[in-house]
Amino acid sequence: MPTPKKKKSLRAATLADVGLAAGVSAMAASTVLNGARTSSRISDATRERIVKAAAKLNYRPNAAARALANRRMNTIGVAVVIGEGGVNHYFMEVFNGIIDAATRYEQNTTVCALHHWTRDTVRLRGFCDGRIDGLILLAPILQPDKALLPAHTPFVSIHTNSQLPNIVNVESDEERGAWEMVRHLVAQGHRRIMHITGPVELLGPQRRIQGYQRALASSRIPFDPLLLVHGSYNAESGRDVLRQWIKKNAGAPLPHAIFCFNDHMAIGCLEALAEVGLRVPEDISVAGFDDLLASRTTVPQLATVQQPLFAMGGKAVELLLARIAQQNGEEAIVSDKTVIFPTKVIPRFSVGLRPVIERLVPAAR
Amino acid sequence: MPTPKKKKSLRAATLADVGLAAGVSAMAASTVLNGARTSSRISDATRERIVKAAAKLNYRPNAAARALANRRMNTIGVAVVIGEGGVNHYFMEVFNGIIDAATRYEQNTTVCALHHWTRDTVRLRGFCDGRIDGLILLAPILQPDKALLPAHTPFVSIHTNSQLPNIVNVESDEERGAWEMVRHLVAQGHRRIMHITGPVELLGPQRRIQGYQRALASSRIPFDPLLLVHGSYNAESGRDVLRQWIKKNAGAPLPHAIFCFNDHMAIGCLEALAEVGLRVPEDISVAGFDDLLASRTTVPQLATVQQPLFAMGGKAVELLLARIAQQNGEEAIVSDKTVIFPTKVIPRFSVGLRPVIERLVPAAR
DNA sequence: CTGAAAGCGCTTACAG
DNA sequence: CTGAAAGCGCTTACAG
Repeated sequence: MPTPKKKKSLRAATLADVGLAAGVSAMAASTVLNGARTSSRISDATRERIVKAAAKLNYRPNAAARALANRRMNTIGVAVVIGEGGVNHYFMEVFNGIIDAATRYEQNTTVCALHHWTRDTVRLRGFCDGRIDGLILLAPILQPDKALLPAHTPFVSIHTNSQLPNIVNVESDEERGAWEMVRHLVAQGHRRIMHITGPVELLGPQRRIQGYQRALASSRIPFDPLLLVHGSYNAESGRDVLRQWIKKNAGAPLPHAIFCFNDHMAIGCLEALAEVGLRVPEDISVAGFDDLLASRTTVPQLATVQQPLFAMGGKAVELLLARIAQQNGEEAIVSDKTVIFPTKVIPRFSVGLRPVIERLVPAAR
Repeated sequence: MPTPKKKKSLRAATLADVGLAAGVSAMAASTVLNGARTSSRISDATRERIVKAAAKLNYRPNAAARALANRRMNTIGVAVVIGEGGVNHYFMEVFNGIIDAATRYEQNTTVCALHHWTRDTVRLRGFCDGRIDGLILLAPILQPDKALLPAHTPFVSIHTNSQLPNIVNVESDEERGAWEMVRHLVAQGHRRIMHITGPVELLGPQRRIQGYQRALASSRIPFDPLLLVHGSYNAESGRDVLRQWIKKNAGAPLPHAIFCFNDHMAIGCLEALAEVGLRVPEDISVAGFDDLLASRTTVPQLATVQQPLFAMGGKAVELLLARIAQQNGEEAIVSDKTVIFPTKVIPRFSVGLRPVIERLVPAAR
C-alpha cells in the first residue's frame, strides 16, 4: 500500500504547484510557461524563478486541460480503412507525409482505423468528439446524400472516390499518368498493349482506363476490348487474372506489353509470366502504377507511374489546418478546390524495346 | 459576421444541453449516456427521454473533458524513429498489430515520430503530458543511466536494444530464427554460407550472427571470417556490399548461399546477383529475415525467417494496458518480464538445392 | 436513490 | 500591469 506521500509524487506537477513553489499565482506561471497573454510583462527575476520551479518540478502542461480550455487538441485524425491484417504500402507512404508535416506544425497525428467506409460511420463519428481538431480521409467512399462526418468537423480527403462539391480533395493526375506510361510503351515500339484494370466502380481505375484509351487513340492504335482485362487490386489478382487470360488465349499473338492498374498487380503478372517461361522484358514488357517500394525490389525492377504520395500527405495536413483555423474564426487562406499533383513515369528494366520477333501466347505448363 | 444564433449551432451539444432538452440534470444525462455510476437507476421513461434528446442533439461526449475528469485519455502513443522520407515496412507491420489491438480495447493510437532516440528526448517527453496514457517504444535505444521518459509514464518496448532491468520488452527469438535458417540451408546441401549482417552495435544483428555461428558449429562447418560481411540495414546496402564483395573476390569459389540480416538487404543481393548474371536459386541461394510483404513480391520469392510482428504489436498493447491499469491502482496482472515470440523459417523459391557444379565468383560486368 | 457541488488543470475575460 | 474568478465539459464524492 503506497503511503500518501508516495501517492502525491505520482501526480504530475500542475501550474498551481509551480506557482506555489515560485511564490506566484498559477496564472503568472501560465503566462510565463505556456505563453498565454504574451503582452503582459513579468519581471525577469520572477520569470526566472517560475522557470526554475517548473524545471525542478518537471512541469509539463496537461494536454487534456489545455484542450478543454482552448477547444483545440492540436491533433489531427487520419481515417483509413484497414484490411484483414492489412499492410497497405500506399497508406504507409501517405501516412509518412502526414506525420512529417503534422510534426512540423506541432500537431499530433492519430489514426482512426475503420474496416468499411459506409458501415463504420458510427465509429468514425465517435472520433469527432473533441479528441481531434479535424480529419484527413484517406481514399474515402463518400456518398452524395449522407454526410460521413458530423457537421462542423473540418476535413480534407485524399483520393476520394466521389467528386462531391465543396470538399477539398488531394489527388494526382492519374489519367495523365496512365496516358504518359502508355505513350512511353508506344515509344519503345509496343503496339499490342494490355491493360489490367482494378475495381472499375472506383474513380482511380476509371481514370487510368481513360488515360490508356486516350494514349492508344493518340497513337492511332485501335482499342482492342480483348486487351482490357478486369482484376481487383492485389498481387494475387494480377497473377490469377493473367494466368487465366493466358490459358484462354494460347496461340494468340502475345501482347507486347502489359500496363497494370498498380504495382502489386504488375508484380503478380511477373509471377504469372515466369510460370510460363516468358522473360521480362525480352519477351514482354510490364509496367505498374504507384511507385511503391515493392516496385524497386522485383527482378527486373518495375517501370511504373509515380504519385508523390509523401508530398500529398503533407499537403493534406496544410489544407486541413487552414480549414481548422477558418472554423475557429482565424483568418486563413482556405482552398475549396481539389489539389491535383502531377504524376511521373519512372522507366525501369521491366519495360524494354518491342521484341523483334513476334511471339504467341504459350500454352500453360 | 455570423449571428449569435448561428454561432451557437457551431458548438457541439453538451450534457447540460441534453439535460435541458430532457428536463433532467446534466448528471442524470451523464449517468445514462456515458455509463457513469451504473448502479443507480433511472426510470425507463426518463432514460428514454434522455437518449432521445441526445440523439436529436447529436450529442457525443467531449474527449478532452472526459480525459481531464478521468485522468485517462484512452490513447496510447507509439514512439518510433522515422528516417528521411522513411518508409519502414517493419514499423508498418508492427503498427498494424498495435492499431488492431488498440481498436479492440477501444483505445486510440497516436504516433510520436522522432528522428533520433537520444537527441529527441525532449520531444518525446513532450508527448507525456496527459495526451497519452502510456507509450510503446518501437526498437528504442535505451541508456542504462538516463531515463528516456518522465517517471510514472507507463511504457512497453518492442525489440529494445538494451537489456535494462524492470522493463517489459516484446521481442522474438532471433538467435534461434537465424540458427534454424542456417540449418535449413545446410539441409539443402549448402556449406559455404555467407552472412551479411546489419549494424553490429545493435542487439538484433548480434543475435543473428550468434545463431549463424552456432548453426555452422552444430553442422561442423568451420566459420570463415571472409563470409561474414558487414552492411547496414537497407536494400541499397545489401546490394552495394555484395557488389563490392564480388568485385574483390572474383575467381574465388562462389558461396552456395547468402543469409542476410533482413529482407531488404536480401532484396539488394538479388539485384547485385542479377547484375552479374547469377541466377537465384540455380546458381546461388538467398535468404532474408523478417518476412515483410516485400519478401513475397520478389521474383523469385524470398525465403525468410518470420517474426510475428502483427501479433507482437498486439501483445505490446495488452502489456501496456495492464501497466496503465496497475498505475491507476486497478488490479491487473502485470508482467515485468520480456516476452519472447517464436520465429519460423518460411521456405520459398530463393533457396534451392546446392548446385551440382561448383561455381566461381564471376568478374563484374 | 437522487441532485447540487466541487474538482480535473488549464486559459481568458474582467475587475482592481 | 496584475490577481481573483469564471468557465471549458465531464465525473465522482457528498450531502439530502
